[in-house]
Amino acid sequence: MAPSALRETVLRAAVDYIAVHGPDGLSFRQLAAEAGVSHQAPYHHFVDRKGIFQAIASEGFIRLAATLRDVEGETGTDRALLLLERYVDFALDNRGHFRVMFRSELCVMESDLALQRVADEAFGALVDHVQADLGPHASLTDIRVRATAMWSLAHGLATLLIDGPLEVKIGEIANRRAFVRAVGAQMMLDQSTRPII
Amino acid sequence: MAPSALRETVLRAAVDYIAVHGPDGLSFRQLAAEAGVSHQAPYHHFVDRKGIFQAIASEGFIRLAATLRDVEGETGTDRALLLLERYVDFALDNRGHFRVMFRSELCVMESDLALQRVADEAFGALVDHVQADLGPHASLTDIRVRATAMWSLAHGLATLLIDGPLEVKIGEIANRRAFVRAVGAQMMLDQSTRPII
DNA sequence: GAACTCATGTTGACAGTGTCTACAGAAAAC
DNA sequence: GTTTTCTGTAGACACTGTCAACATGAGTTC
Repeated sequence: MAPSALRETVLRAAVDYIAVHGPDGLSFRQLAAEAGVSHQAPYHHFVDRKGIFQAIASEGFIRLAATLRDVEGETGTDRALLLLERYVDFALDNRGHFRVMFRSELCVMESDLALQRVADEAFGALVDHVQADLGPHASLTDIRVRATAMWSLAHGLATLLIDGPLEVKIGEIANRRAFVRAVGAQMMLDQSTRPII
Repeated sequence: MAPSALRETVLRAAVDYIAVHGPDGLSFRQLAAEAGVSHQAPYHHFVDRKGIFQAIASEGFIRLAATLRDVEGETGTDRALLLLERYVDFALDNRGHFRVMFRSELCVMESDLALQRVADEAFGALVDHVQADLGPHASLTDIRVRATAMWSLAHGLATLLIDGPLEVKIGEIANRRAFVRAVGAQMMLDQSTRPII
């Protein structure tokens, strides 16, 4: 067997499980049983229960950073809209990861420097875009505020879409991509240039 | 003992615990022990483990609805900013509730009509404000999009503040109220009229 | 007043969980 | 060739949610 094939098997199974059922009911023993090993085998690859969540979060932040860095070539509002779109896409395409990445009880960043670094990388990608957007004369406050605003909008929208309450309240969304763009445009365009959608 | 005093005791203890440690580690048996009753006593007040989360969520939505309905007297952007501020305040002042309200694995709305109703009431308060904002000629799509945008921004900001990653990334926030308002202004004002903060 | 219902509590048992410790063998390092 | 490290197994422990059976006391019904 390839080195740490069990680690990979368990990790994939965990991500799949979380994508459907959420992280709470995840059972190490059940994962072990599904992989056909003893209930203690996975613990040689993840220190404890939290370890697997940290591994999942780490993978998630690496993917998210790559996704956001990939947004290039456009400027200003277009880029902001694209970032929003990508963030939401990432969340929906990687539910298993997304549902873990921002749950501080599950994956404690403080104790894991590597995890901090990949999370910083993802956040750095956003800040770089904002900085490029606002130009070289932007104040630190401007950057902080705009980055927070964009992150909040994207994170809130992704969370509400994944956890379900949004569609329950506003009704089924026929074209998600278009809807996300409309929400972004609602917030990020000048009043005067806002399209009627 | 007053009727259902135990219910109230356990509920308060649970909310306090969740506000600090999150919902995952919450133990019914421990709550019972702290209240000085047998491990089965609380089950006469909450059908099962999920029952207490549904009770907490219900209380939370009632408070949130009241908070949002309370926003009156101002119009347009001012009102939108006030709604954002109140939403974030609510989340931070009611962490124990907020951390449960939007976790569909914890409190399943589908099976609980009463819970659906109070959640609808809270969402309805937001929609009413949006509708008043956009005027009588607004299309359904406009209302849906704007309500989603405002909810997403507020929900994302509140979530990122509560779960902690925001301050870790952008640094400590000296004046939270002012910062939240700045984030809202960043998104909700015309470019041309945006104050330099 | 007697009988009955029902809300609220108790105790005991069960399977499932994460984690600790001890141990076995294979691979790698020296 | 010996030792160490990695990766696995097995058993035990305390803890959990839940089920079932039972106690008790207050109200309700007859």
